[in-house]
Amino acid sequence: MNIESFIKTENKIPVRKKAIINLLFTHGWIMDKINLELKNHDISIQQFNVLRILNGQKGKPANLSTIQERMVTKMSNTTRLVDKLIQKGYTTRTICPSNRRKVEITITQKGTEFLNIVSPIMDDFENKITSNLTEEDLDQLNIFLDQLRNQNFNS
Amino acid sequence: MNIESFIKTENKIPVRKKAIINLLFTHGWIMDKINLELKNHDISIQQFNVLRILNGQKGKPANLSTIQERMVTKMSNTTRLVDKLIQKGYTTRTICPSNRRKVEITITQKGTEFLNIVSPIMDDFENKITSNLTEEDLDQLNIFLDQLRNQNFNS
DNA sequence: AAACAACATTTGTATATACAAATATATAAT
DNA sequence: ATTATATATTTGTATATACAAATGTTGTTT
Repeated sequence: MNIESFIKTENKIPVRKKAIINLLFTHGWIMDKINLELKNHDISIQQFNVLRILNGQKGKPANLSTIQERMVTKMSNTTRLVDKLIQKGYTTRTICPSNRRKVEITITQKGTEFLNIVSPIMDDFENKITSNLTEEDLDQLNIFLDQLRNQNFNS
Repeated sequence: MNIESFIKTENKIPVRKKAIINLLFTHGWIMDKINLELKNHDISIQQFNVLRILNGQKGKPANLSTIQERMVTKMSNTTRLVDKLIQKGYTTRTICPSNRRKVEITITQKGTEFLNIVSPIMDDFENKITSNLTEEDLDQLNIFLDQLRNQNFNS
């Protein structure tokens, strides 16, 4: 079902407007599915993303600001995401010795084990959700999205 | 800046995973900009979307479920979105005479006037945000997104 | 017609997010 | 050295969203 079938307006939608609506709509669609998948494992997509970022550090801790840069959430909420992960025993937080303003977040053994269980599930999910498109299509989609964001946007 | 520059992981990300991350990331990027734009007019994107849907009705009222179908939000929150719009005087809500379970939402004169001011601003915004891509690119992007959602997704 | 199921919406509530202000530390300027 | 400024994170709070249960109405079964 294409995006126009949802919007159901008589007048033709300009392609630029349609693309934005389509992006936001598809995001919502994907999020619904992802949340459904992750709910079984009692974790939110944002918490999962933090764990993935920490795992990518290969043992090295990450500062809060480093985590924040790689996500689309605000600083203050990144703090609280980490709070949740600490509660679950998946990460630790210590004050950075070289700069006591900073904070070092590290994934724990338990966090790594959790990721090892959930990551394959998410991988399958991601493969399934994109199965209608070829790898070439997806390469092109990635290029489009990168281009979209690649703007000196001053307003 | 492409998506891999943000994620900054040493190991190569599979294109299917990258596409999903890119979509979610781009969504966040766009939302930040849209909210910045709409904040001046004291309205949220979701409220704005409801107004757009109602405006597309050409005077005819819309049931709550009709609005909900065309959006990515839950029923219960659609009720509250309409609450907000009523508070602002942009819509009315009356019980449907033919089926008293249903409810009829209509855009008011004030709501229409508001849309007439804000819609052109959003149009400009949407043109600007997509200006790095040609219309052909965007057609293709829309096709990809439609295909992505076009699945018998049973899990 | 009474009882029950289905439908459309609303309410309650817990969690998530956005925005502003506060805290604590480090760096720079006088 | 003291004051001011910048940096990194946290806290407070209002708004938004998700999920489950409740309400009121209609349609269906016995």
